[in-house]
Amino acid sequence: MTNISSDVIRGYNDTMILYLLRQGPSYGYEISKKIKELSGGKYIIKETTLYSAFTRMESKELITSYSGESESGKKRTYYRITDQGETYYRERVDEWNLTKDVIEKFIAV
Amino acid sequence: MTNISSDVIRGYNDTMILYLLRQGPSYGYEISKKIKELSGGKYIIKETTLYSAFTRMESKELITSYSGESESGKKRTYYRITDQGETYYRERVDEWNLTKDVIEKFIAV
DNA sequence: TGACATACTACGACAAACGTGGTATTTTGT
DNA sequence: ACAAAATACCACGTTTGTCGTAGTATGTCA
Repeated sequence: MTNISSDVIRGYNDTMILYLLRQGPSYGYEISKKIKELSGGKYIIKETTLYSAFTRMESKELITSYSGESESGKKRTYYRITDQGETYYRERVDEWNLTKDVIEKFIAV
Repeated sequence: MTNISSDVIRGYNDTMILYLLRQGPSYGYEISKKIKELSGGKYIIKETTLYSAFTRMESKELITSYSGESESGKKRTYYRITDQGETYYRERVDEWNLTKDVIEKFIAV
């Protein structure tokens, strides 16, 4: 089976994470599980990719972080989307629609 | 207007070039014009990106090159797709269909 | 004559994603 | 009771595609 290479989905990791954070604050491990589930197991984000995306997006103020705890008391870092992140997400959605149309012109029938 | 960023189309430059080479041998300048035309001006590949893609694909044996001349006698390097390039192109098409489905799950309605 | 199109190349920089390896706690299976 | 797996995260250095800048050289047209 053909797999999804990182070069192809590159540029959409941030969008996928923001999509999930729009549903409420979350943390690394949960996000990675959700990406796997929602993609039907077709895409599994690498941990390093995920955490470096968090750092990058926080420095761009697309998300903010705060410390929390799981039910059992384990520490977690939660992330929440900002207004700027919302705006950025919508721009990526618009861009996706453009990009999709362009790429499809180069996909043979 | 939202523009297409390179990070988003990244990973599809090779596919676009191969799509055009499937229609017959071509060269840098022509390929870049055709990408611009086919995309309706929405995507303009940078020269350096294009020529480095040629080098990369030739080393991977997805394409081969030969010297030719324009009507006016100017030298040109033509590129032709190989059988391996054909196979690679079809794999990218399959991958695109998968990727498209995955990304759309993260695009809010 | 000088701008513009054609046709390409060299060189270094950058940023996203990756590979590897590590820490530490909690839950589950036998 | 003990091991294995799952949870939760981080540091560090590398790779790769794309890009910015700059340069060479010829042809065309006003």
